Amino acid sequence: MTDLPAPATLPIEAPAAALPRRIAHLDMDAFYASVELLRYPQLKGLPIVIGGGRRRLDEALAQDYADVPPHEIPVAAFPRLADYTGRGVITTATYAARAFGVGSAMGLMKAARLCPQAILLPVDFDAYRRCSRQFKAVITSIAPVMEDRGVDEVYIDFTQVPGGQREGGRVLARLIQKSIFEATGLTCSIGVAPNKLLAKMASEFDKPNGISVVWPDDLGTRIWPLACRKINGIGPKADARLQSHGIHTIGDLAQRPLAWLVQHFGKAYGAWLHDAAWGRDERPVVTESEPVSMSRETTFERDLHAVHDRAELGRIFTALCERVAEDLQRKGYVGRTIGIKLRYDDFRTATRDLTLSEPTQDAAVIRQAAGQCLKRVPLQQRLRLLGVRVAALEKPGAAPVPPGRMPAPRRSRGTALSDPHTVPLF
DNA sequence: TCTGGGGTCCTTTTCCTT
DNA sequence: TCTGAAGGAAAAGGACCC
Repeated sequence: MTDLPAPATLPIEAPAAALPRRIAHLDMDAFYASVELLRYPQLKGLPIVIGGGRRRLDEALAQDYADVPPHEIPVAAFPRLADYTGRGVITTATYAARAFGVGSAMGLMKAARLCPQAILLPVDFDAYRRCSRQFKAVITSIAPVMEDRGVDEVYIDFTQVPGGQREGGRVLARLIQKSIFEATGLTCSIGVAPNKLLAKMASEFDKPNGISVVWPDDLGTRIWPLACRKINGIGPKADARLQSHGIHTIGDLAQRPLAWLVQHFGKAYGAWLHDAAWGRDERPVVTESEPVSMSRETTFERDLHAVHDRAELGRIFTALCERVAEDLQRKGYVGRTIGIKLRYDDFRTATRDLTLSEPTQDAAVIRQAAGQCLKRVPLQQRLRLLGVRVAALEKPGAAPVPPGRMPAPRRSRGTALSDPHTVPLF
């Protein structure tokens, strides 16, 4: 507290006008594919699949055409899905590819049978991140209260932005859309509504390159007819449970009494479902947040066995620890909880973690703790994935999380080497 | 022929302390 | 020393999202 003299008079200032909340959700249209098409416009209209595992079919392309501008590389030179062998899934596919039944999350081998002629491009996250930074900079230069929701979408609080109330936000949305297109050549869809929940749904109403404005009065006509699955937060599991009770649309959901929802879905989730169905959502647009955890994981080219492939697994495990440590160091964090994740050949997953007395960003310390975790998990079955995670992050200089009590050094549960199901490893 | 990688948040279970 | 309850923290798993 500084000792400023009390002002002689209160500053004359109109009370903040009680403007209606206008929240926008902006979603870039087919982001990855659109970024690739900026680079390779000659591929426009062709079936393209982005994704893949570790086999880089584009390496030959990069070598043979190193001196050719990307937009002049002949279409025939691009790798085809038919040439791909190995693991991996599709991250995204263009509409021309989807016409063949190919879609996100599909295994590449299956996709290759459906559409062998599709062009396969590797995921170029650096390029998408660069574009992402670019369009977000455009947004914050116009409307500064922006919440990052991933590489291709954001929430924006229009409420206090000059012009943000005109036509319910449509005018400002149009300005942002136009500015992003001029700066990047990319299109986006925007929904503006009284809150994040409705804005998110609204941004899907008119894709691509559309704007939708939703008012509180639109609930019954534009929201209730939609499937429950359209609510951000109702996934496949919750949807199946709702369906089993005959609840298909958001309107069906809104008709169920709060008490009934709480009884069937629990106190927190039940109450949330009720609010969501009635379009209620008070969450603010959050402009800054700290990461909670960092992790690295990898799916092997073939399933590995803890004993037979011990050396290879050991190398991968160490490399993952090193990569997480690098991430922590680069971003300036230390973490106290070290965890592992593994996925068996039957796709079951197991996780173990361990909280240290001191936070770390050191690869060797992480490796040591992760090794302890690994001893607590059954390992006679083949593995397809291994991951390493560091959580309970803090900034090294910052005061440690207020310890109500020092974390008791805990004896590991599950019991290490004495467990008959556990084989010693690494 | 299967099914990526990086996250967040929530619930339940387990363990520890009082 | 045992027993049981209560509450907190850590661990484990799962749902969901991009």
